[in-house]
Amino acid sequence: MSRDFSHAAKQRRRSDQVTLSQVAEAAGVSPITASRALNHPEKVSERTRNSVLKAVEQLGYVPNLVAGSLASSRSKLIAVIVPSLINTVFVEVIKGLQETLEAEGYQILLGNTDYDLDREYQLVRTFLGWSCSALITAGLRHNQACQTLLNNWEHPIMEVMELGQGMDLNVGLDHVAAGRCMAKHLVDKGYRHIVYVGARMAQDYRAGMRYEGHQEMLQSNKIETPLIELDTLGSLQAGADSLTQVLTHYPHTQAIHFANDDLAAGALLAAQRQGLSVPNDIAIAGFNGLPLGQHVTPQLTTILSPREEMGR
Amino acid sequence: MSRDFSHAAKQRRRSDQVTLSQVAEAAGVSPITASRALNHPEKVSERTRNSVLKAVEQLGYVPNLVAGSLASSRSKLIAVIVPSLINTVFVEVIKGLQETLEAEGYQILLGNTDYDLDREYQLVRTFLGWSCSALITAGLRHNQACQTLLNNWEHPIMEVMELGQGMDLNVGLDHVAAGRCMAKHLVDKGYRHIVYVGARMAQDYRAGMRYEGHQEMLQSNKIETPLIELDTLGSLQAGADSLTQVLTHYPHTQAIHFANDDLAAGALLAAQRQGLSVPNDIAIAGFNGLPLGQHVTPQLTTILSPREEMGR
DNA sequence: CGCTGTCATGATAGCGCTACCATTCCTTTT
DNA sequence: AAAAGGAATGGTAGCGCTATCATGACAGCG
Repeated sequence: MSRDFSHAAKQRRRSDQVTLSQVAEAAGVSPITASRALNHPEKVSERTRNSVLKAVEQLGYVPNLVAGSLASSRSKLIAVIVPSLINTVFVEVIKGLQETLEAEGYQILLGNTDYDLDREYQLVRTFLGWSCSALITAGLRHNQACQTLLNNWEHPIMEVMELGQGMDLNVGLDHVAAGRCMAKHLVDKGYRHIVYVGARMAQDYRAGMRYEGHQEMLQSNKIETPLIELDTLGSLQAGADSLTQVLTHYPHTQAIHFANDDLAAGALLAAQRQGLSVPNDIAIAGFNGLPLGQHVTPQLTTILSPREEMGR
Repeated sequence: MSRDFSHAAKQRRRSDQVTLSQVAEAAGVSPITASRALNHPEKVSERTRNSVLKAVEQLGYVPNLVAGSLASSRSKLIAVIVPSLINTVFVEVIKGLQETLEAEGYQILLGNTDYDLDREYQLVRTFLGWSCSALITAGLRHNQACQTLLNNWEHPIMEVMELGQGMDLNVGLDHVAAGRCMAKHLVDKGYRHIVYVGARMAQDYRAGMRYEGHQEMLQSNKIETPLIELDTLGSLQAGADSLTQVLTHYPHTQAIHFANDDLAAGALLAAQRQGLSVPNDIAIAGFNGLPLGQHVTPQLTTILSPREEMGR
C-alpha cells in the first residue's frame, strides 16, 4: 500500500532513429512547429519551414508514421481485401485502385481471403486495428461478425464487383443479369447444347449468381443446363482441363459458358492446340473482359471497369 | 517562467473504441495481463486467459495495432515494392509472397514504383516509417538516398528478381546470362535474323541486361542485332503491336526475342490471328515462364520461381 | 490608447499499448 | 528451515507524434 517517489528514471529508447524533436532542436524550433512544418506547411512561416526542411535533410529524418497515426488516430492506409489473386480480375482491380490511391499518397494494405468469409473477418479485424482510412472489399457478402464490425466502423467502406444493397460505396454489376445476358446471347446465336463451367461456386458465389442467370435464361427456352464444377480455382490450366471434361461428358456441346475469362482463355487455347476451330466446332464464352480476351480469336465478354471506380 | 499546478484535465478520447484497459477491467485483471493474455498466451494462467478472451468477445474488442507497434516498435507489416503491376511477373511474385506471408500473420504493404527510382525512394521512406519488419524490393538498383536509407535500416531487406551483390537476402537470376542463354538457343536452332524487342529498357534495366547478353551472344556469332524498343510498358497489346513493327522494319526476321512473356504472348497471339505459323514462319521467344506461356503453342521460356523464395 | 482579431509559435497532455522492472506467492534445492 | 528459483501478475513510464489550448506579437479600429 505504501507509495514512494524514489523510482529511478527508466531509459527505453530502443533505436537510434532520428526523432522529430531532434529535428526541431536542430532547426531551433519547438517539436510542434516542426510537426506543422511537415504536415501543414501553410501554417508556418516560410523561414521556419525552410529551416525545418533543412534539418530533416541533414539528419536524415524519417517520420514515424506509426506514432503519427496513433496520435491523430488517422492513417494514410487503405485496406484492400480480395478473395483471390489467382483470378486475374482481382489483380486488375488492385491495379486500378493502386494507380489512383498511390497518386493520392495512400498506401495499400493487401489481404487475400481465399474465398473464405471467416478469413475475411480476421483480415477486416486486423485492418481496422491499423486505423485505415478506408476499406475496400470485394463483394457484399460477409459473415455475421464481420458485418457487425463493418457496420460500427466509422470510415468509408467500398464494396466492389457486385451491385446491391451496399454500405457506403458500391460499384460493380448485377451478376445474375450478366449470366442471363450471356446465356441469351448464346441462345440467340442458335446454340442448343450449352455447358456452364464454374470453379468452386460455393465460395465464388458471384460465379454462382451468374450461373443462376444462365439457368434462368436457358430454362425459359426449354434448354438443358448441364453444369461442370471444378474444385480448383479458376486458372488457365483449369480451363484447359475442363475442356476435356466437357467433351467427354457432353460430346454434343456446341458452346461453353465459363464463369470467368481465365477459364475461358485456358479452354480456348487448349481447343486451338487440339485443332478445334472456335467458334465453329465449339463456341467459348467468358466473363470479365480481361486484356487477354481481346487477343485470342474474338471472344464474348462483359467488361468490368476496375480503374474508373475510385473517386472516394 | 512561473509554474503552476492548476491545469484542468483535458479530455481527448476521440473514438468510442473499446480499449485493452476496458477489456482488462471486465476480466478483472490489469491491462498488462490482458495484453499478455492476447500476445503471449503461454505466459498467463489458463483461467486468466479464458476470462480475458471472454471479455474480448463480449466487448467486441479490436486491438489497436498502431498503438501496439508504437509501444513495441515492431509491426507485422511487410513492405513489398515492385516496379509495375502491368508486367505479369511481379503479380506472380506478389502472389507467391502473399501466400507465404499471410500464413505467418504478416500483412503486405504494397508499393509500385513505375520503374522510377525516386518514387522508390519515397516509398521506402514511407514504409520505413511504418516500422515494417521486412522490406522486399524488386531489383538491386536504388538511387543514392535510397541506398543510404536501406543500409542504415536494421530489419531484413530482400531483393528479388536479380542476382548480385545484395544486402540481406537476394533471390533472382543473372539477367545477362539469361539473355545470352536464350540467344544461344535461337542461334543453335539455326536462326540468323533475330530481332530483340524490349519495352522502356532504360527503366526496366533488367530487360536491358538481357539484351546485353543477347547482343554478346549474337555478335560472337557475327550476327546482326537489330533492336526494337517500345516506349510503352510491356503488355499483350504492346506485343501485338510490335509484331507489325518488326515485320515492317525487318521483313526477313526469322525469330523475335522478347524482353518478357507478356510481349511475347501478345505477339504470338497476334501472329496467329494474322495466319502466321509459329515457329515455322516466325519463332517467338519470351522470358519468365508465365502460366500463359504454357498454354500457347510451345514457347521458349526461362522459369522464375516466385513462390519458393520466402524462407524466414 | 486600449480592444479585438489574426498569425506564428509554444506548453501540455495524452493516443493505446507494451517493455521493464518489482512484487507476490509458491515450489524446489541443500 | 532457510535460501534460491520460478511462475503469475501488477505498477510505472514511456514509444514519437499531434490535438488542444494558451501565449505573444503585431495590425486595424473607433
